[in-house]
Amino acid sequence: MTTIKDIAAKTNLSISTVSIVLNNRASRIPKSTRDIVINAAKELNYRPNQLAVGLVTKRTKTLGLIVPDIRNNFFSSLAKGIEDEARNNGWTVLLCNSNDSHKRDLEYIKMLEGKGVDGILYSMSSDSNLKNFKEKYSLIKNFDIKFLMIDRYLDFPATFPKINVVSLDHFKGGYLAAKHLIDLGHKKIACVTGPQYLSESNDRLRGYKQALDDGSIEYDEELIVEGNYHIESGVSAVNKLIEKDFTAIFAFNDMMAYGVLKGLKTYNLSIPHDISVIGYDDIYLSEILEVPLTTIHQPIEVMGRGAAKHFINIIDSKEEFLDNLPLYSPELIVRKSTSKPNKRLLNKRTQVI
Amino acid sequence: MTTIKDIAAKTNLSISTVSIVLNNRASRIPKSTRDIVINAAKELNYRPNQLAVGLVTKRTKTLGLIVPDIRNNFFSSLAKGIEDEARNNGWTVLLCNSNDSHKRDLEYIKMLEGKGVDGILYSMSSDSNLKNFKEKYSLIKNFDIKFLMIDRYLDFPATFPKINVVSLDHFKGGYLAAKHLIDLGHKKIACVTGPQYLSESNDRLRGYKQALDDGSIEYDEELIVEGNYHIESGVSAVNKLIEKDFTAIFAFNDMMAYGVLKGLKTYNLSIPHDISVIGYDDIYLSEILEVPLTTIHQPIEVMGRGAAKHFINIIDSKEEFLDNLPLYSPELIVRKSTSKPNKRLLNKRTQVI
DNA sequence: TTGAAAGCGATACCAC
DNA sequence: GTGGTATCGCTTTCAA
Repeated sequence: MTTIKDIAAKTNLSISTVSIVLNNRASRIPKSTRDIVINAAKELNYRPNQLAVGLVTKRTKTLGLIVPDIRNNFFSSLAKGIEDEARNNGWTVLLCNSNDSHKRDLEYIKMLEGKGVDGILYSMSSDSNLKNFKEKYSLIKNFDIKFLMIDRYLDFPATFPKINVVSLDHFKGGYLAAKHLIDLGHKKIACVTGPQYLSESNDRLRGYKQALDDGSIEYDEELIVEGNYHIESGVSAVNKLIEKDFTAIFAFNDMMAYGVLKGLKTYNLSIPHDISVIGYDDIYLSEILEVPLTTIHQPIEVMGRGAAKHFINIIDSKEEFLDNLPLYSPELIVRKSTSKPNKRLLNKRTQVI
Repeated sequence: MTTIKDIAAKTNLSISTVSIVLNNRASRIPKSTRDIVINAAKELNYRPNQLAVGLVTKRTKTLGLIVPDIRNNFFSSLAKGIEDEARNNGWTVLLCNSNDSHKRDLEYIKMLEGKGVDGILYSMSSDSNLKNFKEKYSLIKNFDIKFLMIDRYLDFPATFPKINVVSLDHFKGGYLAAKHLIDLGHKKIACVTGPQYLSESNDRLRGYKQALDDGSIEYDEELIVEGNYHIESGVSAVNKLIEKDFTAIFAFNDMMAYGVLKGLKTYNLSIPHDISVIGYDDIYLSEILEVPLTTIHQPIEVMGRGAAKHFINIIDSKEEFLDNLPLYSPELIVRKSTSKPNKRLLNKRTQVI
């Protein structure tokens, strides 16, 4: 490995001069010596040792990314966007899978601090609540590491310190989904929500309620089932709902919608003829399902890019917060899993079961 | 941030002593002082600065992971396994997406070297060939970074230096898939392969040929179409094959199998009645498709774990190679997309089109 | 059993 | 304009 020292030796200049040139603080250095240094660096194939740089500058151009599970397409798309943008700016990303565990979040935060990351991008583990979130938060503040939450966060009380959050407009997403079903004529719309303390889930639910309200439909708590964003909870939601009176299901993510599809199948219900199903996320697989899933598309990768960009700006600016925090808009994608309600069949079903 | 110096100050011991204790080279240090140090460390919430450690030890306990695209479920499962195992051993993973570009592979390798990673886990970008692979390889060797390839690699000529490769037994996978179809009675089995220079694809093809051979079926090159592992190439493969005489299609990954399904649909062919389809990968979605896909399951995450484990062992041992290089066995998962061939319909189809 | 000092590879301040 | 030197936080001889 060639070091700055080697260049100094080769060029008969001091390491200070070499360092200055290589970092472009070379205003006062004449072009002639500059060229000498640069050529020598090129010739010796010099690449700075980032450990050494980080040690003295306290900056590593490294981001820690904590997501619940990278196998989830949502997070892998997010990670892709983040990593792409980071790389374009010469930054690097450490991948962490929390497995939705608060305890592991904590471990990762400590580990990332040890590695000297400049910032942590955090997507909340689903067993987070306000209490244990405070624990993480104070740890991070303690470390003086910049912090940005992506999409999954809590409904923070008004007293809570300001936090950087880059997110999708889930209220709008929830509204769009419910509105679509209502426009088709549905009045009994079941929901499979996310974990109740996640703000995104609550936002979607608020959007759903707003749409009901706008359509003069009464909100029926009986039709709301809490899920956990995994496919199985879509299946079990169907089992819980099956005896209730409904013509459509709004699953708060596509994975659960797949589960709903699967569950409905076990009752010999066909989609959308018997039941309309709408998802949320627009995972790329949703398009190629048997019944292509109507869903809410989210510009996940774009958001990842935007979040990384914004975060890097924050870190570079040394501010705690920057204006223009991006908020990304979801979009309704109508495919084949939703249609007008079928009243007759609904009655038949409720009688039969 | 508390440093080793703070501990030294607090305990009235020297930095050296503190360092020795904290690194468990403490044989000669009496338990009494040891406890003092350890308690002080705990009290001050000490965590070593890994940049400093790395700078002197030349070891960072950091792995670089280069995959084509983390959004691909195969790679996200792989990454999950690797990261899990790494973390369990106190290691950390830098995520890199090559976008299947050799040029980016090169950039990443340089960047990772700068970051001081101890090893690079590499899954080949699909525009790799022997020539440009050599370029990467010599770069890495130059850097004296340990190197392990996962699953995607080339058919190296015998003269090529030995390389660490952790992989699935794709020959077996190809064999299992073809054998299954042959056992059902198929004799005209089309293939949609992966890129031809990837050894995994060739291995599957060899397995397929072996199965044909064992079943005394002649190999027909006309039935082999090269794909690129993306869904669209499954669709276009169908278009290329449609006038040929075949009763089954073996797609070399599930994504292409989805494409095949989609393509077959456009010809009004039903699965498995008209054509049997078998995939490869067993993506979680394959189970919940309209026609659940018969496929070859691969223990991807397990392989990721095993690869990380093996690699860490190599790095720790300071050997170039270790025995017991793992080879993981794929497994046939029979679902609904394969059945006995339907001769009559086949004839009808070839006449009609 | 403990401590002093050198050194890892870079930056940055302050002289010259 | 250029160079000397302290420093970042830690490990590692080598003395004491």
